[in-house]
Amino acid sequence: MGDEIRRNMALFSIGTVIKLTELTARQIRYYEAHGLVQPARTEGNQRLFSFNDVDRLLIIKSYLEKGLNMAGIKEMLGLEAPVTMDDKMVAPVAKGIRKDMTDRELRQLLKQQIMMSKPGSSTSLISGELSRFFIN
DNA sequence: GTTCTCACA
DNA sequence: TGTGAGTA
Repeated sequence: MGDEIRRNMALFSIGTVIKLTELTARQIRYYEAHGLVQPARTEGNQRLFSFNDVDRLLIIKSYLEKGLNMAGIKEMLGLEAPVTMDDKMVAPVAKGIRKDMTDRELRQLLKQQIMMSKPGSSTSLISGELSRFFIN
């Protein structure tokens, strides 16, 4: 339960998410416009991404690298997409990959960011922000 | 300096 | 998707 709070709590700026996911701000905003992620907003209307959003973005990225298009990604995330015959065979596999790989990939990726970040650099902030998720 | 929206190449 | 304009 507490874990769910953390995943929905941590709020990252789009800049942080860019470094974490290696996606461009354009892409991130584009995916948001398509409902792939629903980041919160600050009073200044700036996006605040939760751990779930970053996770979702990484999933999207992995699908993108597998050659899926927006429509395919939307289906994978269960946003739209009436499940077709072909999807019935692919979807379960994709979901299996998501649970096994993504969690590991995300943790590994974030861990890398923390390990590679140097004090004083712009990434040191990320270390401080993310470190707490590994000190549990 | 960073992010936001919108528009155009 | 990228990039520039004009803001907040």
